Amino acid sequence: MDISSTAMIVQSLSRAIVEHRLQPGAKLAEQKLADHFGVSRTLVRQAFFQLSQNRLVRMEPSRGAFVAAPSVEEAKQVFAVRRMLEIELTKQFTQSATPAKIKALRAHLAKEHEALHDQDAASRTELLGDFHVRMAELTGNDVLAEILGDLISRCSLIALMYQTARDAKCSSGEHDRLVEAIELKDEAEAVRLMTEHLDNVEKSLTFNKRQPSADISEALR
Amino acid sequence: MDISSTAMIVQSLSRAIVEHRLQPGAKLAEQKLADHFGVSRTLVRQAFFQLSQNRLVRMEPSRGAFVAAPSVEEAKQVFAVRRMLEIELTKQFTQSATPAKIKALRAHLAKEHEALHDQDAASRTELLGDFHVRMAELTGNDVLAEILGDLISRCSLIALMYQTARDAKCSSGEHDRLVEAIELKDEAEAVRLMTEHLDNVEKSLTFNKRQPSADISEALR
DNA sequence: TCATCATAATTTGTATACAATTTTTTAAAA
DNA sequence: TTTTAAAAAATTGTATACAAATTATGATGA
Repeated sequence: MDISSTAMIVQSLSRAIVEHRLQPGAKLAEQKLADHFGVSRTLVRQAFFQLSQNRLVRMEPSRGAFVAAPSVEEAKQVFAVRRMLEIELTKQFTQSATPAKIKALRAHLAKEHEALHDQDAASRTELLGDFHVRMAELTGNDVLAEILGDLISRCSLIALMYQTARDAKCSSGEHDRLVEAIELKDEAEAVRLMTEHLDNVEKSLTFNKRQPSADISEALR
Repeated sequence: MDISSTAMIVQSLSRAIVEHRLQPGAKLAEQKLADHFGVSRTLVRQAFFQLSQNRLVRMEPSRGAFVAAPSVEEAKQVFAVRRMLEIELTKQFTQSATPAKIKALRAHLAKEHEALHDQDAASRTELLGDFHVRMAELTGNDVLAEILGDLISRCSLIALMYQTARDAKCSSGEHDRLVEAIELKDEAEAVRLMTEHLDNVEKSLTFNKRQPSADISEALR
């Protein structure tokens, strides 16, 4: 039940990276982080090794760990894989959609709508990503959900800014329409909407605005 | 250029797990492995954290690390994701196939054929998996190639035995026919062959024969 | 001022030490 | 003989120590 120290550090760093409180390319000094978490470097190091595996952190020999800074090329590849998975996911979900599953999805949409009024960009972005993971979970494929979750984290890292409130509203509206098409069992339309949605998300990530904090302690609060 | 100690341990354990020299569920004692590799437990531990991320190793709090033992359900999900990715990959590869790419794929097939005569089941299995990764690399999507590589490792782990020489021959023949369809730009046929191939691979993994070694030192040679 | 190099300070990589937990062993009781 | 309990041994989780590498500092000369 209680989460291990290393897992806690992984989670904390993950969120900070995905939510852009830590800038892509930022140095992750071991001692500084160890002090912040009140543990020894050992645990921070273990977290780095885990995070380097899902590409949120890059480790350079003898030089330490850095927040990953994916190239535009890598970003495009991540989105290409998302398309492969999510178009098929949309088909399968539409085909196997039950009232209960659609209800679960609508419950998530309700949370999204609520978050739109908040000013907390981080939780907005998180919920928008979770919609896709939730779809995968509802089809019963946890492996898919997990892989999709990783890819979506990478997408967020790729974005050099928080989504604006307007983008988020847009995205959420697209989720709404997608669920409607699914409910009508209109597979072709559902696929079309998902494809369009992913295109829009990819586009919205190409320009950047907000400047992340340079100070690690502040970033991790 | 020189691979770090931890990375070396990760690679060595990975191969031992994927090639079934270490049994699914086997205990991975830190000190024993540290002695084997001639390093301290610190490095072995770091390797565990990395390997737990791509699901080749499972860590239980206070009880240590074990070779993962995926359930049948998980196995099915892994294969479902492979299908999503590889059917689309087959389409894209067929559409964008150039003589150079086909030549590269054929070069790989030649290696497969050669390996069929060897008695080394491990390198046979590895080459058969690499064919799929190679296809992804040749489309230029390294992210896809990497994810596919992980999934294929998990598939190998799922298999409770080495593929028999006969299975391998079968699989390699299916690769041959797939490349022929690609060369003819027959997308529908290529997709059909890939789907069938993945079905066969999944089926071939359901029954088990060989008994892995119980001794870690021996397994790692 | 700028570049270069030697030296000092920091930081990383690895091993070791030690407390906490789990597993094994041993012995007693049913 | 089987079960249970206590003690011993082994193993994990974390911190610390120390060598090796990198980065920062500062002096020297152009």
